[in-house]
Amino acid sequence: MSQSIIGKLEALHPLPEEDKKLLHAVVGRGKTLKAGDDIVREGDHTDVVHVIIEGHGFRYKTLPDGKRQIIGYLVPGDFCDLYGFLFDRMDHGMAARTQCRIAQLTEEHVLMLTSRPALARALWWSELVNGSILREWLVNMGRRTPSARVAHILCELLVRLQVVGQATADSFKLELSQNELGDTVGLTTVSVNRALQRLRGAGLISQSGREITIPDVAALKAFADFDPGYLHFRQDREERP
Amino acid sequence: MSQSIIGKLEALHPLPEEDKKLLHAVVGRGKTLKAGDDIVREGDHTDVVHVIIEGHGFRYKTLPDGKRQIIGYLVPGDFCDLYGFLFDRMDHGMAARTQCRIAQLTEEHVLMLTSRPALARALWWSELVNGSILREWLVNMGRRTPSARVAHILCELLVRLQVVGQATADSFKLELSQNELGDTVGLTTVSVNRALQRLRGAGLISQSGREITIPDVAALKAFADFDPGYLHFRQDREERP
DNA sequence: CGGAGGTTTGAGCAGCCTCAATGCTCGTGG
DNA sequence: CCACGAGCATTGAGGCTGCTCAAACCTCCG
Repeated sequence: MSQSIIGKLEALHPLPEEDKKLLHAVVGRGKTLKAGDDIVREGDHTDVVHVIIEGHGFRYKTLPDGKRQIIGYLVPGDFCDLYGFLFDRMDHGMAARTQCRIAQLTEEHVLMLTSRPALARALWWSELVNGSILREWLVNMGRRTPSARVAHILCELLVRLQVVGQATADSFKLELSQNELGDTVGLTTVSVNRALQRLRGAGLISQSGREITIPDVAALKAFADFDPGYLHFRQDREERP
Repeated sequence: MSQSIIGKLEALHPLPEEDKKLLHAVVGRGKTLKAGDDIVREGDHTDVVHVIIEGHGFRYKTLPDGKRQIIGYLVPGDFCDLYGFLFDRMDHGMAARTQCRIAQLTEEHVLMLTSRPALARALWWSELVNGSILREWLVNMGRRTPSARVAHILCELLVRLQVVGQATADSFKLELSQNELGDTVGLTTVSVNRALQRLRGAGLISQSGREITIPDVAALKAFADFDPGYLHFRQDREERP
């Protein structure tokens, strides 16, 4: 299913067939990491670019007192540290939260990809979108209620997973513990649990294990104040007049 | 004082003299905005790149209920929306918080600049640093106490303003109201006020109007858990063994 | 069967937010 | 020179709610 690495980029920018082939060839099969493994540790130097082929991960920072903040999710197609080799040390860590297949590209590989205009554009775009997501998360943590924060993340996951073919129109598998969800939105596990209960109580979501179903997507989006514009997907752009 | 637009970039990457000249020539004198003016509004389309020559601004998003979240500060030397013309609409607004001089570069101008390797590198670097700051802010809001949050922002401002020659070793002028500080770190004005009082009470800062003095910079940094690594300044890189 | 990791629940407290009023500072106009 | 107003800083009271601490339960999986 390494098809999904294309999905993420094509959602942002169309790619010629030969670019897709090049991408597959350069990325290859990748190496396998198991859930919980670090992809890159905080403070490490790295001179390769990691690409998620399969599986899910996240970026995080830890504080001296052991608290952790998750600062981004990694999905198939993500170039985790594009141009990150410019920095001599990583200012945050990245970890696999499910089993992952990950490619490690050298600078030459990256140059090969970015010499293709459409690919370069898609990668640029994806970097810009990463920044945009970060800004939206800031809004989420700073200015929304706990329930709305959790609802907002669920909306984002629904949309982002749809793009890589891992969600239906109204459901997806949440690959995160409530603890990790809390580390994402700045709440404790207990508060996340109660926020989810409120969402269930309001009929905005239903859960069976980690399978999340959203009976009325528009209602959840409204509740969460979720506007997918910040994800800058092509489909949104083309729907507009 | 348009010297400071160089300061910001040179703090990240050294520039040849001719690149600096080119930068000055392209940027020019810019146009003047008064405090409170919008540089770009949320949802606008823009096909120019705004560069802050002089003055301070911020990026923000507003919520349906009128709440506001500040998602970044703009200082002299910032290319506010580099490559932002790739997007068809801004997902956030930018406003001047003091009087500003602002240049508007066309795509050709930008191409002229990025065809110089050192400049391209410096601009890339500065984009990466913007992302890094965003991640640190996320940690700040999600996982630090109100006092530490405010202290952290003060540390960041001290360091960032030093780079553009607008702060001494231990003091700077805070160009933000307590309301704006609150919109930055996810607190109310009242809580910011009380956080500042605690910092003053602990002897970590002293204030005279909006002039902030930090008697013991190391102590404030320790209290705030501030590690300037995320700003990726050259000076930090070169100090390391 | 046992254990680990994750979810759920309860009680109690600290602290952030809301609401509201009072000062303070500085620039403007009389 | 002073009165005035706008914008910002500061203070107080009170309620809500997110956090802490702790325990129980549930679900896989070896």
